[in-house]
Amino acid sequence: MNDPKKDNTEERILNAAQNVFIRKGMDGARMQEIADEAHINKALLHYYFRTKEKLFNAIFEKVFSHIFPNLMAMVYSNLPLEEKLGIFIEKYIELLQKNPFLPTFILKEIHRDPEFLASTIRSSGINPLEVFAMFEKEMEKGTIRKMDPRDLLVNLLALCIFPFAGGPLLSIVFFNNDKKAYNEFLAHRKTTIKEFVLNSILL
Amino acid sequence: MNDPKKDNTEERILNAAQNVFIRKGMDGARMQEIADEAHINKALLHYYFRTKEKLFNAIFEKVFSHIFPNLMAMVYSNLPLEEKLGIFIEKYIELLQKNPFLPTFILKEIHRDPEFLASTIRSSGINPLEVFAMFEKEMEKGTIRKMDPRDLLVNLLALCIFPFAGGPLLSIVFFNNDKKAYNEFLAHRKTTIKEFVLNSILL
DNA sequence: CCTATTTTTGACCAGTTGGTTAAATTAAGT
DNA sequence: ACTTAATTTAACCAACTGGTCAAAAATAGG
Repeated sequence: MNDPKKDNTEERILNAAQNVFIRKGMDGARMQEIADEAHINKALLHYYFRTKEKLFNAIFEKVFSHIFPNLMAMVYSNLPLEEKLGIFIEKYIELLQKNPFLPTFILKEIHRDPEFLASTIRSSGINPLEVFAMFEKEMEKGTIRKMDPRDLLVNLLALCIFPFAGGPLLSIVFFNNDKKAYNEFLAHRKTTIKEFVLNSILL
Repeated sequence: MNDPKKDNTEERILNAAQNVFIRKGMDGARMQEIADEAHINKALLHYYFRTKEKLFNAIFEKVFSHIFPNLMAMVYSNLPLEEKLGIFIEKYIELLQKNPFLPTFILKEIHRDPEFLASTIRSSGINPLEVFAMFEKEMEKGTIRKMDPRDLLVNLLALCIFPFAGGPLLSIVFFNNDKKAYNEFLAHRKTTIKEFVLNSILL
């Protein structure tokens, strides 16, 4: 029933495909390159995932599940908002520092197939309405000032994600392409984003 | 989609190339498609711009010059910071609403050729140091609280740009793919971003 | 009008790419 | 051991892609 060899090969393929697709994008990726990186024959790739598009979609769904991590954990925890936000930002920056190409990959492929994107979102289990409800509750409690909760969520995500998506550019402009210095800057944003947001919304 | 005013071939090519490259990216774009959209023979494309890469680079430099507009105008104006920021945000959002694919295009291709990117930046005339100096002056005057000016600039850009880069995604998640509603949300951010930032930094 | 230069074209090419196929190898069940 | 099904491979292919070339139109200059 459970074939360990099959699992192993399939896993190797998925891993190789993820690496190549994230580096090159759908259009730039080559099936041969993925096969090479998985140390298998190219025909075997088509045996497991019939077409490039099917393989790409599998990878996209897998990768996509990581782009809004801990969002729901943030909602359901019992901590005060201040700490909720702090933990979310910290964890998110850490995740992105481990996967710096994640934002660019998603943004790059977001336009390709809107229908598939919509269905991926639907089955991803993210529910922004609960996040909004949580924010609105805090506004009524008077913890934070009143504003459109969608703005607040977008701002939060923007502040975390954008510096990674624009990494190569900002790294050159701000740090003369000194990647290490830029990485430290990003790490330090765990603190500064939190301050920036809380200073803006806390009453 | 196409302005009817191009009498000269080179302009028609540049326009067609810009449309196709922005839609499809470097890897996804096809020289034949660009030729078709410019209503010329494919060989003529190679007559004007010898290779795809040269053509792409020409387009990239052209498009790139629009991504940090009015940044210097903001620095050199004599208005109080509050109004400077307000005008910058307003103009920037307006620009991006007219060119919603600009952020994605830049972010998409930012990783391709770091050396070329660096030289493009160098010759683009943007000088963040002057922006930083301006912010630091305000901090010393006591207008705004003290913080890393790089954080402030990144935050400003993130809040403006990210909602466009992530447009298709956010439009689905927040507005059930109602583009019109999402566009109104973006327009309204001209106000909310300003509030969000000023609430955070003003003393 | 003639000539020289520039612009435009259709046909073509070599290399690449996603995908197929039939045969070989391995694993599984009896 | 034998049969059957799953896995893997090498060789191939048709379509596509960036790029070339020689020749034909335009255009300019005298």
